[in-house]
Amino acid sequence: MFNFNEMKKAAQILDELGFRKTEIRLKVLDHLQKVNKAVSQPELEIKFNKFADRVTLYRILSAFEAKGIIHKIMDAHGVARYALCNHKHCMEHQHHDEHVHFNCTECGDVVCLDTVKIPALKLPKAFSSAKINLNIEGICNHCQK
Amino acid sequence: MFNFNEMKKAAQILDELGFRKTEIRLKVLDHLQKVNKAVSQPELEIKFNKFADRVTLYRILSAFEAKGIIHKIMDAHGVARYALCNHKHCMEHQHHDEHVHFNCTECGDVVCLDTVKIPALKLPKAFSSAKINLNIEGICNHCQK
DNA sequence: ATTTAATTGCAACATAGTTGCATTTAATCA
DNA sequence: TGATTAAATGCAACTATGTTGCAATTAAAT
Ligand SMILES: [Mn+2]
Ligand SMILES: [Mn+2]
Ligand SMILES: [Zn+2]
Ligand SMILES: [Zn+2]
Repeated sequence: MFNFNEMKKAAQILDELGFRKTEIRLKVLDHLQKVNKAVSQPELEIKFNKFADRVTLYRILSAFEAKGIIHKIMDAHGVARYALCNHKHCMEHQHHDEHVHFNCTECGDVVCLDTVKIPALKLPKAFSSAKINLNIEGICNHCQK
Repeated sequence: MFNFNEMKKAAQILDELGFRKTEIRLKVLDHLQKVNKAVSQPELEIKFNKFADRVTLYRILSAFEAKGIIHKIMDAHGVARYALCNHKHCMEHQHHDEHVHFNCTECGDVVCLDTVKIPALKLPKAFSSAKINLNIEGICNHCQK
């Protein structure tokens, strides 16, 4: 169901991308792989309570995004979240993230619904589309009934 | 093309909704009718330069939203924007806003593309959808070429 | 072991948004 | 018209997210 570069270990990925294998980076990447959700800096800050500075977390996420291993989305509350790219079309500075982002109003989780592609939309003449983000709010599978 | 309660005057609308006809509220509502775009508090603050306090603008927008004459959306940058509801299905605490929101990367404008309906999406079993927001970033009709 | 560029931590700042409370005022009424 | 009052506003203070500059630390190469 979930694969990311054949689920490589965090250390190997950092290596291949030319990142240093620092403890925080390893933890963040490992966490992203394990939870398989779109996580925010504030969430990471709580998760790794005071193990890393806020700014460091922001910079790690930006660095990962720039290398194309994660993608950034604005969630339904306007907070930036990052999730692993689990398809091979994501490359440095060139993401393909045209899937639905589901925001659970119960647990607060945000997940990429990679299987729910966004249908092509016919925009009015003279509008050109470059990027798209579809947030759905509702109850997720874990919180249902 | 654009109609809002048959394009009633701002004063009449405030009257009907039980709002006082204060100068700021008249200006904000009038502005929303004229520009027909999704506007943010920071934009209004600049537009009505120091004529109204920031907090007042936020409160006016919330009040209008609660009455169902405008709807709130988070734009592509995570900033709250409000636009007139131009269909009669919007009622107090019950909005129907299932259309595309277009964010122009040139001029920064955000507009409701009411004609571009969002197709029904088949979510995975056990996910239930309550609210949806689709932001498209690109070049708008005015900024094209 | 030394070197060095990458990474981190801290302080300071910016912007968006919220809350409490005292003051003002639009609308109602005497 | 003037008094009354609830609605609306303004101000201060606060929270949250996000950014930038710079000095200190450190992973990794030599
Ligand atoms: Mn995604
Ligand atoms: Mn809209
Ligand atoms: Zn949930
Ligand atoms: Zn434009």
